[in-house]
Amino acid sequence: MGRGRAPCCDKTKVRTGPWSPAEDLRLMNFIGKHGHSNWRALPKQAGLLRCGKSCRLRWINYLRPDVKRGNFTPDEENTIIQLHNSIGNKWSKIASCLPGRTDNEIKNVWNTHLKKRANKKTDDRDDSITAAAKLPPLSKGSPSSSCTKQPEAAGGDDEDDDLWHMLDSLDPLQLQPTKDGGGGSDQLVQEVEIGKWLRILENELGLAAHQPESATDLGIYNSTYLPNLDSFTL
DNA sequence: AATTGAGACAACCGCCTACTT
DNA sequence: GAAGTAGGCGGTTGTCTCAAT
Repeated sequence: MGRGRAPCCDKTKVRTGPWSPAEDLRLMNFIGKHGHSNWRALPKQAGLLRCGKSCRLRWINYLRPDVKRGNFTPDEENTIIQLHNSIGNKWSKIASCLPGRTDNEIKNVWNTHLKKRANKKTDDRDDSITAAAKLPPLSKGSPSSSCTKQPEAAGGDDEDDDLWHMLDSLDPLQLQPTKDGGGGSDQLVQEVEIGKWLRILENELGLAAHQPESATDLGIYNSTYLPNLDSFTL
């Protein structure tokens, strides 16, 4: 097919670059309340100066409650390598076999270090054994069929614009989880960082007192992701 | 302490496909 | 069936961090 490509949005009227905490929270709140049936209309309805595609990407790759952060386990890495050997750069297919991982994240991990590792293995491997031959056969059905869709997050109240502006002024780089970092407890560290970040947002929005409701509704305070939140002070 | 290069990752771009009109 | 629209996907880029020098 391939029609003439229509611009997805007016680039002069949308924000680009890193997302601020306020934008994140606004997007989460909106999707929690209304879902995301129409990405193109979503930014306007949510009061975001973002392209619909950008919102979708942000939600899928970062804000979705079921997104797993932190380092890939050896098992996950092996799965990626095996699947890549079998189906190539089908990142969304590979992601569908790794619950909580996004295609973008897998693509990044592959391009940064798994590719090198895979190449090295291939070099070392006996010629008579191909990578594909070692793989269990993939089912013909869509890999995504084995994946569970997370329920949409819900809840949250509209906030005063002043608060959003105030949050917009926060430096996202200071609030984002530490990158990479190294060390065996990276995942825990990142979870903790996310928890701190959310606590900042709550405090700024005056939601802290209502955390039980907002936490449940947003689905992002799942203890899996935010352990021992109460032990942190800001 | 300052510089620099590589690694890591979030975000953007552009194409393709599916769905709707 | 053709044209238009929206979502999804993969490739690429920009920028930040950190280790090495």
